[in-house]
Amino acid sequence: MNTEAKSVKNTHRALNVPGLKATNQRALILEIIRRGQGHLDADEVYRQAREKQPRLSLSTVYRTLRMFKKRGLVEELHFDEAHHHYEVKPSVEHHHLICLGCGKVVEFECSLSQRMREDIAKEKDFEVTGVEVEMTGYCPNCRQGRK
Amino acid sequence: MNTEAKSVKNTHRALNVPGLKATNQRALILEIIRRGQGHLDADEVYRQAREKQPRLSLSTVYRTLRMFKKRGLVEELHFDEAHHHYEVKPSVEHHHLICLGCGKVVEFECSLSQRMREDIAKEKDFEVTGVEVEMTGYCPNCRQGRK
DNA sequence: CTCAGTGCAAAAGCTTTGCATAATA
DNA sequence: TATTATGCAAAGCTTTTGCACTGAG
Repeated sequence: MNTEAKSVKNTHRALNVPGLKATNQRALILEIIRRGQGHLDADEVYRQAREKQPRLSLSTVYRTLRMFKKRGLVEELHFDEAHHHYEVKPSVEHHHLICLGCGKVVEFECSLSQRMREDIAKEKDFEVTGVEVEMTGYCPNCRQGRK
Repeated sequence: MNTEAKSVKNTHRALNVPGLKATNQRALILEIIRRGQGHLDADEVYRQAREKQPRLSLSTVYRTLRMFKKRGLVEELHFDEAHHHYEVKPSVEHHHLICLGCGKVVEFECSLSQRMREDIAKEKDFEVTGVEVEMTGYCPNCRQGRK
């Protein structure tokens, strides 16, 4: 069995939860989001998925993404656009730096965000459940082009 | 002249830029975003604006918001939703804490974000032009209700 | 066998656009 | 008067939903 098939099988197993059916569609979609290094939106997931399962429908993609999000399998990101992007839930909290020139998304970790979180929770008396930091700017390449 | 009329007149003046027409619609829309303590989306701006100018159209709201954004008069925020929210460009950089219970938006400032920005710019060799921190959680009221 | 999941098509938001009319500079 | 902006209606995109059918457990 090749690596890819193995990976899909593992994914299948990950979805094997009581009260939830592990379908090929779901395994494939989760697999694609996992591999999708960049951050995919629903339509990109759909296009990639159709290469393997040509009959898969866009509504299944949307329904599945919503379900994954609700179950905490994936995270929904809000960039400067009209639609959402998805990534598998990261084990280590990380944030995003987006190049305004080429759209590249770079991830980064930052210990300061934990301190920020504690500070604000105390200051505003909130129970803070999530922190998302998004920076925009220009990558070395695009900075070059702009000069 | 009452306070409100004065404010609208000042707003009018702010829009008086070469190559741009200072219309009543624009002055009103900017005024509403200014007053809108919470963070308004296009439809809320529209509804409030119609109270003063019943013939104003939703497309004017959208066109105006886009123009304001391009000119740097307002900032577009991306919460956990399918549409955008707007606020007048803040003089001091601040961030947002959103209650998942009632949707309330609380602003906060945080000196740590500056350090974070410098750290990441150096680490990733980016020219960073913007930082947005968004936290989600539960306010004192809603935390109560959940127990 | 049963019920959750799927595909398809249709609908529902939010946002943009074309065009004739109105208003500003 | 010469543009630029507006209103209206229509179209565009992303996302959701209804329903009959399929397939996993």
